[in-house]
Amino acid sequence: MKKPSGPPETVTLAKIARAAGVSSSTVSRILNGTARVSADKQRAVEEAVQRYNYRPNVLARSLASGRTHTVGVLTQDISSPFYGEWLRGIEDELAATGLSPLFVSGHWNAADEQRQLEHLLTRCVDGVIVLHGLVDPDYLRAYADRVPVVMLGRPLEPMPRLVCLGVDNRQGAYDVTTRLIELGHRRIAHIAGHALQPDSEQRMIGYRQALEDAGLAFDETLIERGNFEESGGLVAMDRLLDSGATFSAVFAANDQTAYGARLAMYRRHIRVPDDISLVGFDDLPASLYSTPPLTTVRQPIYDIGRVAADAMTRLLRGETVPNQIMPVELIERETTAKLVEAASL
Amino acid sequence: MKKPSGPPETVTLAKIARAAGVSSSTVSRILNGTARVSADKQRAVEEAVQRYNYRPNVLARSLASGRTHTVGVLTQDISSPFYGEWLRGIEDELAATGLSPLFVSGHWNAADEQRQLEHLLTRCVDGVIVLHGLVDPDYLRAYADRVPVVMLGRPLEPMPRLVCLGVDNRQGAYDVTTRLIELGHRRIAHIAGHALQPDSEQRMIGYRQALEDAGLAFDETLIERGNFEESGGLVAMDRLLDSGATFSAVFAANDQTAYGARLAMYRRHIRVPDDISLVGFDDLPASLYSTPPLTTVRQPIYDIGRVAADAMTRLLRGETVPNQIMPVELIERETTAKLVEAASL
DNA sequence: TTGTAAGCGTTATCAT
DNA sequence: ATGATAACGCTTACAA
Repeated sequence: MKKPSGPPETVTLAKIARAAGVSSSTVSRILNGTARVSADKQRAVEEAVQRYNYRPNVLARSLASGRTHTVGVLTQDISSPFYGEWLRGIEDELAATGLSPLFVSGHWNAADEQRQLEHLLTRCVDGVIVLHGLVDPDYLRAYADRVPVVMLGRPLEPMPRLVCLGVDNRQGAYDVTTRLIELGHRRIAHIAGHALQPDSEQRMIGYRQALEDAGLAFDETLIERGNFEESGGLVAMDRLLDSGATFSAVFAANDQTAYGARLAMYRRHIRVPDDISLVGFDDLPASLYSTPPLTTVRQPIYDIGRVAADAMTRLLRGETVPNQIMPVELIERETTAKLVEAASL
Repeated sequence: MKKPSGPPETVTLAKIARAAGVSSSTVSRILNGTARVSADKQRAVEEAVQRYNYRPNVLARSLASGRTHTVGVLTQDISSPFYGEWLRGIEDELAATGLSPLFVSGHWNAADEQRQLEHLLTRCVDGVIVLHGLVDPDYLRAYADRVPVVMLGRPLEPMPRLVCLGVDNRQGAYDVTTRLIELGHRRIAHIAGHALQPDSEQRMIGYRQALEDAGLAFDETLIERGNFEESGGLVAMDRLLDSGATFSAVFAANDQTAYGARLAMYRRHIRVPDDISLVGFDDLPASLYSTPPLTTVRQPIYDIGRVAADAMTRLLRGETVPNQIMPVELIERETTAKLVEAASL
């Protein structure tokens, strides 16, 4: 491995060309494989590149070629365990294609998101992958007119260079709720996510559908709203418990919400799953290590990231990419148990 | 002939200049506040900028000025809860200074790290913040010769434009171990992190020092090595439990390791803290919601990120920035309890 | 195959 | 104060 040379003098294409006794276009061609070049010149150039430890200036390259080989990625929270998985998938797949990600955060704030999207444009990214968010759909459509967009977790009206990827939230919620019913639970509480958030809404719909199909009544008093984070799960669970409502199972809108709910129960010495069953949604890596390990609906977060990055590379190649809904899978671990009548609250 | 839905024509400085009836230098001056310009021209330019929705091209700007206002950030894992906090701190502080982060991952792999570091150079970043890592110190020193570097969590020999930030790992480990001893524990196991990792080594030293100061013998059989992740904690704890060694408390080298150890105990119906006390290190956000909430050593991860970004902006202003060791704080939550003789294994 | 030269969109150095 | 004009480092017709 070579080390960066001490002197800060910049080595340019021209310098390499001079050193190798060829023109700069020839060097450029060799570096980019743009055209065939005679073997001796090729060797001479490679030798000079080595000797001077030459590194092409990406800025200049991009300015001249009009392409940056960079894909903007608008996440919401750079430290979130959920978005982190998406980012990792995107990063890995992009790396395999020779593209570089440029990560920015929108903080679940439409204005921030829009500002970041503009920023990405000024950075001349070749395309943008958007993870959730609240930014105006019309703005996004106009945006997709300037640069290809892959949208994760948010269904948008189809457009030529705008592809949407997601999972079947409704089905996942339906499956896990149905499973709870199979275990004998009749009164199942639900801690929802943000109102207006599509994932949250779809999961609620799946939950209600499962109840209905089982001939169970939907009970408004069994619904609380969280914020997709632990804090919201904790508070919502407390409210549920304080309300005096009767239930033997809880469906949390996502795993983080479930963690919070779990703590609320721990505080009151309510055993999981002996007293109350608990399920989440997402299957975050941490859910494997929660106490007890969480029963949840697995969505292939990392893989979706990879698919998103792959969709982007296709878009950049000019291909047409269809929208895609990926399947989810019920993962039964240890927070669910058969209802024991006596244990019901 | 113009395509109705073709790519939007690019608005350039020159176009704005023409529209405003001034030279492009004047526009540039107004945009950058580089010099004073008459009010009427100022207004004319601003109007044109508005009308054409002009956005300066960062690439061209950087190429011409030699500065990108971009700071490379080499993390290890984009989805790690620990690094995530660092990144968030860096992102927030950088945003406040008008700098943009460029995140890349090294995956705890010296070769990857070096490749990414080279990549950052190629992207002409103004400076680089490195989070941990295994890359050769000599390489880093040479690197810091080309561009200012802020290193997090890894002590390096001082250099003019290389500043190292960290926490007092030894002290934190000492404090938490001492607290365990105060609670009556005499046989305290330790699940270490990676060998050769400075954090891991320092924490081990603090642990040993605490034992020694309390007149307790260091017992090799009470030491296992994890990998700073849940998986390693689980395996290490299993080995500890299988070894037949006697102990009533466990000091895990970091919180993630503690989560894994926690699961190992849950599987064997060992109660925490009733049967065995457990402590971690870091105080990840998730530790507040683990079951039970984890006693740990808090290091201000997010704040360190901010300090790192601040150090970088100072470096970029040409200031001299001293190395800094930040204090840690013992956070007693619910995984620690007084030793009850009968409960000792 | 190879070289020449005209950009790419800004900033910066000169004069004026 | 303002405007030419030369960089910045590279790609890419267009020639040869």
